[in-house]
Amino acid sequence: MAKRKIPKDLDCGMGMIMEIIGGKWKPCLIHNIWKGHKRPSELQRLNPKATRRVLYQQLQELEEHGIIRRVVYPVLPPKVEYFLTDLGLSLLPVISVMDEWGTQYLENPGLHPKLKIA
Amino acid sequence: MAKRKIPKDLDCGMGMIMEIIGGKWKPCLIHNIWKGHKRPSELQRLNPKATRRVLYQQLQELEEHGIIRRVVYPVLPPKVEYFLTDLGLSLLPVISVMDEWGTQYLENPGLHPKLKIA
DNA sequence: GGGTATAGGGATAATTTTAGCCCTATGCTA
DNA sequence: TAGCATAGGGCTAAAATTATCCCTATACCC
Repeated sequence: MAKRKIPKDLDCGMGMIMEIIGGKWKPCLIHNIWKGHKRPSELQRLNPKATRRVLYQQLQELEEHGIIRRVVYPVLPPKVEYFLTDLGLSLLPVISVMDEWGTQYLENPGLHPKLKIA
Repeated sequence: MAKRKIPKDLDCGMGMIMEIIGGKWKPCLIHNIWKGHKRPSELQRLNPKATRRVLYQQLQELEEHGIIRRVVYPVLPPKVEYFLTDLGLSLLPVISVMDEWGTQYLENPGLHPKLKIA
């Protein structure tokens, strides 16, 4: 898996956080896990447009970045749960503010008529 | 120029805002413009690792998304200034929170030893 | 046995994003 | 005249990110 790295050319804090939450599904995943959806299958059901594969990759990267912790239960069929770490919890205010902005924007498309909806 | 679109598959607000500020240099550009650096040449000097070309592209996209406004003065040599629109101004709290998180993180790398610095 | 569900890996393709190079045009200064 | 600064566009290549397809393994149910 291509290891994400901190881009040296972005020295502001923005580069740092983008590095961590910049993946297409990552903010949603953090949000989902925060809301109590811990298991991969749940997360998959919540994000049906994403492939299993992609979600697992993004979860792996979040884990490598210390945002979530993966707990494997030695049972069959396998059971895995993800939890936010302290670092991950510290991201919540950021995630919330971002999500609020975006939601408000979506509810008020008139704010910006030029934006194309795919 | 490849038109960015709102990805339909991300229905949460996160997808929306990511669409807008997700470009590599965009958050920094918004930050810079906010701080009063309005001219393209200034922005270029502030982000020496970015090509002129890329900065212009990202500025264009920010303009298309209604975040900044481009003002051309009919003088020679040409003079252009960028300003945050109301929509752009509404992004500032978001940008600030993100930047603060990232900065704190950078100042405290011990928080997460596993992260590779490129 | 054939189907479900669980969680995930490998390899590769497609897409998106970013970067690099060279082009335009004008006026100023040396 | 040559060089610098201003602000950009066109085209193409490279790099990064996402998606697709098929593979593993186990236990349960019918």
